[in-house]
Amino acid sequence: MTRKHDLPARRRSDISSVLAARIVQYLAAEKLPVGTHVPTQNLADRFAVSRSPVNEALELLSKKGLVIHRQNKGYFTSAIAPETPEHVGLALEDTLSSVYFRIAEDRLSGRLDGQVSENLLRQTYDLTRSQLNQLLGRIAQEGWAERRPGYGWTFSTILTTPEALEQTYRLRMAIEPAALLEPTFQLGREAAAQCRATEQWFLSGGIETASADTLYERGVRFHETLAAASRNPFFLDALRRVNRVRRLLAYRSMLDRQRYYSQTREHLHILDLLLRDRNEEASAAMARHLRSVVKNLKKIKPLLKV
Amino acid sequence: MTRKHDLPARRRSDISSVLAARIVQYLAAEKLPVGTHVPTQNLADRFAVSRSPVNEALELLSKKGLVIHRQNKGYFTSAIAPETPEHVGLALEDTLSSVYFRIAEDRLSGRLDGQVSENLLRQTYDLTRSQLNQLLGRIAQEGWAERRPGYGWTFSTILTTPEALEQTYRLRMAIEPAALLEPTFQLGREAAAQCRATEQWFLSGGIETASADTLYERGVRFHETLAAASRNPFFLDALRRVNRVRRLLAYRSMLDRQRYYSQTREHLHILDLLLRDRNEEASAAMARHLRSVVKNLKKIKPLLKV
DNA sequence: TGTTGCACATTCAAAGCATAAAATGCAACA
DNA sequence: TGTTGCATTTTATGCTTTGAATGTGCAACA
Repeated sequence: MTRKHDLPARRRSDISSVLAARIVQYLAAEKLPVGTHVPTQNLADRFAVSRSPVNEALELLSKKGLVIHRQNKGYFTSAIAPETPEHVGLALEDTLSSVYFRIAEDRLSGRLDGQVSENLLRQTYDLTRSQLNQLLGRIAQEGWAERRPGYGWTFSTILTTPEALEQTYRLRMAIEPAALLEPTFQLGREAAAQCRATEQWFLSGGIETASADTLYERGVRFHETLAAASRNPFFLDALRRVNRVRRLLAYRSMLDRQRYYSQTREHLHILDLLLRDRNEEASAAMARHLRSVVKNLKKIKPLLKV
Repeated sequence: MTRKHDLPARRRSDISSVLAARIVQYLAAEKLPVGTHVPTQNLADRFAVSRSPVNEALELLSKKGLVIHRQNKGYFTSAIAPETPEHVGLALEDTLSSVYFRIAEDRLSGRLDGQVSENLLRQTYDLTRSQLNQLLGRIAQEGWAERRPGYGWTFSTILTTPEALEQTYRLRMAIEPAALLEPTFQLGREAAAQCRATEQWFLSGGIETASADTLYERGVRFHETLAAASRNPFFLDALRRVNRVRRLLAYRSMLDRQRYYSQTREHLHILDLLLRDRNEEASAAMARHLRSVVKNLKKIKPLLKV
């Protein structure tokens, strides 16, 4: 009798746990007084899901004491209000993403062959068929693997080419300054303020204490917020795409934290110019900013070697 | 007894028929003398498949008299050499692509709701599960639909927004002139020659006789060839992506054929400059070219209304 | 020596059932 | 009146079997 038959059917993707993490995030951001009623439908609307998973998520949170349940009255905020979901052991990331990064690492380190069959991948990473399809679809669209005409997949050389990281910046140098000059460009006050707050938090110590992931995310968010403000979805889209691939290439370049100080100051400068509607100057500053990042990358090139 | 049980299992995607079409293309391009031996392994290598589907494809072609089979000797070119696969009833496009375009049309015309379940799509377009997954994956990556957190999918407004077409051009105006200025830019002689030949064929009558699809393809190929010559895969990738969406938006704008004459002349001008290594000027010409295309689009705006 | 032709191995898609997760309707309650 | 709590319906995925399409090794042949 094979092992598979003894196991229960694998659980399908469950949004309630991710939802719980997002609810924690939401409660932390809103800073509601203790004992505030949190209506189920309200949350359901906010996260574009139905009440069922919201209920499950709230039940999970009530077990952890983050909300309090009263029969026939619903859920209420408690005195415990963690700053981040991670503090109470909740992950915002779904399981598939972690496999995605494992595949990327295995490929970068050469543990994974240039040509693989789907069965091999399913066994290696313990995936169901649709999970694998989702993953491969994503990877294929990001351009670092493609299905062969018959069976199997080939990984492209994008990830293993040394100049790939610089090439992502060169595309960004074409896109991002142009985005700021789009006629429809309009940066919302709120988004700008939030960007500025984040940058300032980083300047005042965050750079030293934050995790590499957080540092990367913050950079991405700044640049993608500006691209989104262009109100041209194709700009944002192109940037998002290149950033996802860059993430796979960039993690080794984050060892040197000094350069983040000048980066952050440049970000703030660009924000200032945009808020005063000096988009031409902001665009030029953005071009300079990206150029200087590339220049710094070249300096630390020895670090980038595997 | 339901209908389903009476039907045989649906055939899976079969590369041999598409392969046959590509072989016809290849034979037409090579212009081999009648009676030339066409080794199976040779074709298999060229198209990165095994000998099995190549054999099937050749058998198909031999039934149509395009190649001649001799026992224990293999296949040989015959006197019949059609110019295009379409002339002998072979399609280069797979079945899924046609469904893809049907979905896009149905969405554009409003026949398809903004929110749909997968079951509905499977029934409407008669798709298997993995076919639907493939399609939705593709559509999602192109950004005009996304899966809702729970069940179902929502179509984004990209396709139905009137300014979307212009926005695709605005991204191209950022990307394409920059691509010509990449330090690694190098346009192969052969690719350039082929581009030029195509453009000249269009000038000398092709514009009037070619199908709308062919006209669109030719434009895409010209621009993507130049982007590829930048040797920066991210430029090519970004352009390809925006072009795929543009195809869905553009077909109504192809009613007016007059403007293709100036477009073609501009293409040739850009090629000339690039061949003389005057990339700066070529880049400026490309920017002008794209600007003028947008301007012409605005002129024929009434045509674009649904 | 290189290619064909064929048999056999491998790989993956299709179909259908069972079932978990999410959406929804409705009575009970505050 | 609006919300909760629960039951029911809808939706999509996991698992398995089956078989077709593709890949590959080897003897026969030119």
